[in-house]
Amino acid sequence: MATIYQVSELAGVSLATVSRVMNKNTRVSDKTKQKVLDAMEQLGYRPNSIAQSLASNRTNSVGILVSELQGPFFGQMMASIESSLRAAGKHVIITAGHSNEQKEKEGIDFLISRNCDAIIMHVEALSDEYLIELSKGKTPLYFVNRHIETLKNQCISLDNQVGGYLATKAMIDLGHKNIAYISGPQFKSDARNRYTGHQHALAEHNIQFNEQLFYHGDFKETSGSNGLKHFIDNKFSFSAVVCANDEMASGAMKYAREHGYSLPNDLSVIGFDNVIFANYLYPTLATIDNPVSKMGEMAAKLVLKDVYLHKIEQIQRVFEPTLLTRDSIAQCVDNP
Amino acid sequence: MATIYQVSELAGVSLATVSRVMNKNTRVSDKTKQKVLDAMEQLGYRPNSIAQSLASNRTNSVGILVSELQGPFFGQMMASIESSLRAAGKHVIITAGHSNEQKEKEGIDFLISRNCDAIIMHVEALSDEYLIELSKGKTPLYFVNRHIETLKNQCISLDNQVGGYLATKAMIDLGHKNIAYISGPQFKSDARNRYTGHQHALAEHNIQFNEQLFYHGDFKETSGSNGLKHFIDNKFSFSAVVCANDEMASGAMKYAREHGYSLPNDLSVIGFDNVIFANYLYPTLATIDNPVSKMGEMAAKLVLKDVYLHKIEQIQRVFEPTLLTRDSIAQCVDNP
DNA sequence: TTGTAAGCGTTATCAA
DNA sequence: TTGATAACGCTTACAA
Repeated sequence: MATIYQVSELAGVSLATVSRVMNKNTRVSDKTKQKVLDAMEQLGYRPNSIAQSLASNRTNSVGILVSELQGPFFGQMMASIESSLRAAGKHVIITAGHSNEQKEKEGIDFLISRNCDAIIMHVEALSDEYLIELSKGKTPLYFVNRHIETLKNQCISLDNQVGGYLATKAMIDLGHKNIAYISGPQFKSDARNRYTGHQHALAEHNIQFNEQLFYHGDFKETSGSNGLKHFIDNKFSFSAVVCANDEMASGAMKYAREHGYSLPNDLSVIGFDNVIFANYLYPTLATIDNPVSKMGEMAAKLVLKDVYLHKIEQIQRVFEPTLLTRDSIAQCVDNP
Repeated sequence: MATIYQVSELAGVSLATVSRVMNKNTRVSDKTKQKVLDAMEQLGYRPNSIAQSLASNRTNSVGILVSELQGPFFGQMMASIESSLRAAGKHVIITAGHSNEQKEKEGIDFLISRNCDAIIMHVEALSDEYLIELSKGKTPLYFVNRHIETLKNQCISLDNQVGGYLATKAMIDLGHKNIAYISGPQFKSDARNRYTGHQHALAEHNIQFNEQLFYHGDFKETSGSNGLKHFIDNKFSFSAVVCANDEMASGAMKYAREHGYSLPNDLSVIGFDNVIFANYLYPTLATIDNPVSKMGEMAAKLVLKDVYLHKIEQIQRVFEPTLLTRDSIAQCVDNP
């Protein structure tokens, strides 16, 4: 592998000049520049990024911490972040936190130890306090799907409460009054906010919240089935079920169908997130669109702007979810 | 940030000794070792991985090139590779090739320019020749889901032909004789091999291959629907359809149902890969299990063994798919 | 505009 | 078992 030294020799200039040609920031005469470029070409020179990093104290790498490397939600997030960053010549180092405090800490430590220029994270188990403390360190931290008031300039978040509201409102608009709710784990702020939105929608339409129709799920398919089983076994009366994410909605639909419900006539179901397979289900699942890709892209832009000083305007920090009406919801027939 | 120099000063030893303590490979007296460890502790010393890389010519990073960062298939692959590698203190740099020749080349170049110690790739558009040439370079290359005879020691592959065979055989065993096939894009070797397996199963059971019942799909949901539409519109007679992956099977099922077929009684459908949502569909999709996670893990182990000289036995390079019987297939009723 | 030379924080070679 | 000291390949004052 050719080094900058060999290039400088062949071109008949100094190391520094070669470096200048590469970094385009200081002026070099066109003639010398061309000599250097030719020499590089001839030697097939490729700068050693490690040496560049050591000397410049920049690694051009951005750490990404997601809860899981699999699943449609994180897939979209990683894909959008990676492609935006890669287009700018930066690369991503990805690791998983598994929604677990210890592992999230370790993941962040790991990324910091790799000298990432910034870290974009989707953390669920770490407290605001911990993150505020951590962000006093050298590595700039950015948060997706989280709002921390003190660090609001580094946060990209979704208005989950509005999303929860929209889902329940859609059911109400279809005439449903007995609306069951299967929530996500309440230690996750998005799960809490979606639930709050649900309650607001009920309150706004003068529907008394019925504790019987609440089931505490865990965002996984099985808790969707279990939730529905719980409502049915207890003979609670309901014509619609709002699920805090699509996986649970899919579990609920599956259970309902296996127990003789015709969907959506006997039961309306709505999910949240709009993951890819929501549209593969039968009936296709109505849901709340979660603009993850856009949020990921925006996180990348934010890093490009703050850390790499790119000129980027129009940073949007809070995103709004929208309702997607599909075949799994229908007019309520029970109530007059 | 403390440097190795400050540690050496505080401990009253030379730089070299501190380095030796860190790298555990040469003997250091217990007494000096303890002094060094104490000094590190006291200063909160963290080695600078960039400097280590420059000096040692090892980055402890492994490049991963997948077709897409999203989707259940690649999600599982990345997750298994990352966790195995991370457990060994290595990190992954992930990028996407989008099944496109140019982009795959660029992706590899990019990873090489980042000085990855090895690259694990899932490439579809690059030729064997190109890869053979490329692997003469400095960076060791490993291939998942691909078999290149010349580089067989760096390949982890699935016996797709057996998989294709098993899928069709399952239909035959249920009494089906008119079996339609929706293939993947034939430039992809896995798609070709699955198709070959299909043909072998037919031949083995003396069923004449009927060209009418072949549809050339592209592994996407829509081509599953389109394929089924094609068969139906042309009034070809068939009681089963074998799809070269689960996405297409899901599209086929959707189309069938929307056109009045009762599944699986009117039509048996089988997929391939066993992606997560196959089990969410209704009816649950019979499929061929593709052990991606195990393959990813094995790729990581192979790198650990070859590149980082870990003692690892039992490297398995070829994996066998298995049949997963679920509700989307049933006994054929048309044929006596 | 160009060159000189001092880092950047390690590892690794060679003596002691 | 330890210590000097030269790499590793680049960036960046500072001088010219």
